Amino acid sequence: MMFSKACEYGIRATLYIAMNSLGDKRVSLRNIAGKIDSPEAFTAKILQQLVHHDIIHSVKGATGGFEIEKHKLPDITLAKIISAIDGDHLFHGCVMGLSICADAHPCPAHLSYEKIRGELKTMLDNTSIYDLSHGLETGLTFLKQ
Amino acid sequence: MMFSKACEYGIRATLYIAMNSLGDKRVSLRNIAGKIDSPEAFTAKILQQLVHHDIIHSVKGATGGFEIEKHKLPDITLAKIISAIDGDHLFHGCVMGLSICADAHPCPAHLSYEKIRGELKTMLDNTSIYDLSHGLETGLTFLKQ
DNA sequence: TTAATTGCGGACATATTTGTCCTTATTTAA
DNA sequence: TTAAATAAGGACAAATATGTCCGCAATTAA
Repeated sequence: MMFSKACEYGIRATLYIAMNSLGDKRVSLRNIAGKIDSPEAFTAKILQQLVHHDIIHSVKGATGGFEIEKHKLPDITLAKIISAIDGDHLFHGCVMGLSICADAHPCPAHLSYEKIRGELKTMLDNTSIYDLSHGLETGLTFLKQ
Repeated sequence: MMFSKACEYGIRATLYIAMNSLGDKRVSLRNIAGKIDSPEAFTAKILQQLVHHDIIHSVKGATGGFEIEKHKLPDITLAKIISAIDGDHLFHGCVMGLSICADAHPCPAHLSYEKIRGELKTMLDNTSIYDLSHGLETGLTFLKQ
């Protein structure tokens, strides 16, 4: 896959939390892992990363859980989630792994690869959790099988 | 990075072998690893995969080494090298890791992701080792720093 | 035939990713 | 105050990717 497992779980989890935050509901780790079909303890680690990156918010104690402030939703893009979890090496570095590869000293595939990567980055920058939750609400798309 | 280390080495190695085959020179593992700056023993494993996939050809014994039949060069695409080494899961599967995700039952990011992936696939399908070696020969691009 | 050179392939070693377990701190409700 | 529910986080475990080592087989040249 293009992204790590951690990233896939992170995107699904953020989206599930977002859906619930739109309805002013806070959700627990157990609830999230159950609904997005991910390993619970591993998902906990990923949620912690997202909390540290200030993408989601957590509340401890009974009735605690995870939530996202509604006004943040349009600002949380796929690119931000991916950078928080996988780092931004997907958006940098040579296709062939050369340490020196730039417009002025390109590897053989540099030009065509940069074009695609730019388009990928644009797409991930322009796709927000708010956008994605819209399709889910209207039943056009799905989070589970 | 988008591809595995093995894949990066595989692309660099294939390209280096291609350059030499154009000059009717066979190259040894040691030579290849030295020139593309990759770990020798690990590169050996990758070259074996490429041999098994009939992408490169090997000759045992003294004066042996690796080569590519010239007429094959235009047919060896980046996509084929990547599939041989990493498999084709880059070109399949859901961005979010859902097992059921298709046009008829799409995950929230399905549509925009499929578009990018299609463009990536097209680029990798249309970029041959022959094309890439051209830039190297003319000094427009580089294989090493 | 012998020695040198090379690819092949199995076994092993290390690093990273993925995943689990358990204790602690925090909060709520009884 | 006590018990239950929750997130936080450290330590560990398993799986996968990356990398190394060594002996074997094939080929060539002396």
